[in-house]
Amino acid sequence: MVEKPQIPSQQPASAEPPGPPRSSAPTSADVARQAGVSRATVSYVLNNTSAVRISEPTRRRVHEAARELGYVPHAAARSLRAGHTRIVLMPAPDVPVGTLYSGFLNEFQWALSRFDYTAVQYGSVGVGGDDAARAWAELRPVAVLAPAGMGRRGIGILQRSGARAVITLGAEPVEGAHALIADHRAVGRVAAHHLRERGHRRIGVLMPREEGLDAFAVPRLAGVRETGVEAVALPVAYDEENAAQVVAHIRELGLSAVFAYNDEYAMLLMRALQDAGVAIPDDVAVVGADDLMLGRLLRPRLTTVRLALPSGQELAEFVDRLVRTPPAGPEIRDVLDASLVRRESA
Amino acid sequence: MVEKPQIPSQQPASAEPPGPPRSSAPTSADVARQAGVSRATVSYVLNNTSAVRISEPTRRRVHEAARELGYVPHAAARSLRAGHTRIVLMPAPDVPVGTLYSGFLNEFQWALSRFDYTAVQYGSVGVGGDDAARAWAELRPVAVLAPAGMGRRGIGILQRSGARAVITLGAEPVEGAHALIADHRAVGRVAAHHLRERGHRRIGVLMPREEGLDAFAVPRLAGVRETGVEAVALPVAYDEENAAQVVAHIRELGLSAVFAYNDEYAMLLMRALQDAGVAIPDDVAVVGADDLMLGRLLRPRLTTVRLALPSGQELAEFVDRLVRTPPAGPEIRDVLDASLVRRESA
DNA sequence: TTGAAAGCGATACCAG
DNA sequence: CTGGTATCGCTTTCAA
Repeated sequence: MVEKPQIPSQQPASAEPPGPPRSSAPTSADVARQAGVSRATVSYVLNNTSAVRISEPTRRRVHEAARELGYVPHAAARSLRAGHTRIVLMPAPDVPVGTLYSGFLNEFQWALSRFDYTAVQYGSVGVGGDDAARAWAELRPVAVLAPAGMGRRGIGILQRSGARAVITLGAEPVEGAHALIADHRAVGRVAAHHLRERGHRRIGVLMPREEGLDAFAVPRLAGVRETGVEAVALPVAYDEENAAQVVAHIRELGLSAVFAYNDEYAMLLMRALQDAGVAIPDDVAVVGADDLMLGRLLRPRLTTVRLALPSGQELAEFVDRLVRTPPAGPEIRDVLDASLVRRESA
Repeated sequence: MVEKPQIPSQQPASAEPPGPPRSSAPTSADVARQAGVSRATVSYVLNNTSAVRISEPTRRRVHEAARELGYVPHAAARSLRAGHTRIVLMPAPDVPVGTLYSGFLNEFQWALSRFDYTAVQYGSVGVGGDDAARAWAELRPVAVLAPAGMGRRGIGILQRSGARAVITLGAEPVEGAHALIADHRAVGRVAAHHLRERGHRRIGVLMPREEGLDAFAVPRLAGVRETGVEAVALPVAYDEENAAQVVAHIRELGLSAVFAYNDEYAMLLMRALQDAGVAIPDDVAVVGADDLMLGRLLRPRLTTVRLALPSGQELAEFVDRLVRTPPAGPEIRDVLDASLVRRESA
């Protein structure tokens, strides 16, 4: 690289006029200069440090200068110095997600911000397992909601990187981490229990072929089986043609009831059943899940399983407690509440 | 600092035995010590610095040590030194979002990671305007997808904080920033244009009362009006009772067609119309939007407006170009493509 | 080929 | 009450 001959003595006297225009953001040093104080003082004033008393006029000058320059503290520098961040990392959902979960996420983020945490959703797409864990660990989050797929190794990486709370989110706990259990077997159990009471002993269970839905569909099927009813898995794609085939299959097998995975698949199935002249619920009973509005609009009205998550506020408190006073052992919490909404279709 | 008398030869043979247990994460210095090299060498090896050649045995020792210690670089330190980050910040959606947008987000994040950016969704809930902008700026993102609500001031803050590309996402451009225009008027226009062709001159437009949906509903209504058809705004809540009232209103007004905001509201409306004995499309025609699967399941099948966004890949390239070679002026891009899907309901 | 050391920006000691 | 200054972990000249 060519040495550019510098003429150092020719610096203009005024604060920041011509010359190379400010390319990057102003630092606390700039604010200090502008206010005529030291960097330390700037820090004290801007952080309201109570251990030290700064005179009112000085405070004003500092605030003034900060405002004028448009000073914004540098998060990286701050957390480097502090030795920790207030970042709570969570996976951005990688499958289309219902209003239940996305509503919950928003509420949770908002609640975290009340506790002065910075909620960051990190894309989990495209990197798997330990690599993802390492990428996440680089941000040195104080807490992590780890996706289901992250194994013990990944958990360990996160913990060793300084995360005070690593919380897995999935069907079952991972050793060494706290766990929020969303046990979808409960969904199948509730649906099947109802059908069983109504006299059905052998039922079909829709299994969406859609990518990423197995994670929920398989446990729901298992839940159905736990109740003792005989369950026939019926793979189905979300289109009418395939639904018609499934209906044919249902008739061949002589099934008297179907648990449809969720309300949308229930709607698909009901349409196909009705188009085939099958009466609901008399010939075939149908149960959905999620309690979407559309279930109330179907005819017959859809019997469904309503799911509920804890409030974002509750979970934010949970995270905060884990961070502030880490318990001796892992804490396990069941979070998915399933209850039957009985209408007309079953 | 007190000089600690080191007895270099007495290092225990095993990796990391007694002494004060590692409380926090290992640093590159730890790796260097373990490998018996300098921190600089560690950096060279781990970053594959091409400007400098390191012997193969040394490389191996460094990698080994890093693996053993579970070393993960500290993102904050790295970007502090580098003077910039690779963070692309975008707002986490604050309203329940359809599969269209959430699918797009995932694709986009994945595509960004192919370009070696770190996509971070930042919760936008609970902080407004300039405060949000400041909070975002603390992370020193290299690019920002700014939510619609962020004004010129916020944009400026972000830019001065060093963001190389600030891209607004909304109905109209904000001065000084690049813009991705999602002009929802086009949706209303497409729907109304079709209805107009079919002879309707005066139509109802459903306006969801749901929080946060105005942002889309209002422009869609405006789009309808642009086509010259007379539009009557019909506020509606998402429940059957209210829908029935809206139907009564529709009959009083003698409207022959309704643009239902989206497919879900269209379904609600159709149910209410049919319950009231109104024939679709003969008495009242209905057009939805979003082209959800459920539209195909309704009877009559729902005529709707399909929306399309550019691919995540495309947009990631756009962002990358803006970051690498910032153009002289702002770039404006229309991203929302609306087209009619003609079925039976209108 | 490797090491020593400067510095990125903010904070918290300890003197003055 | 305010100002120097060491420090966090990492990269990158510059010297050896």
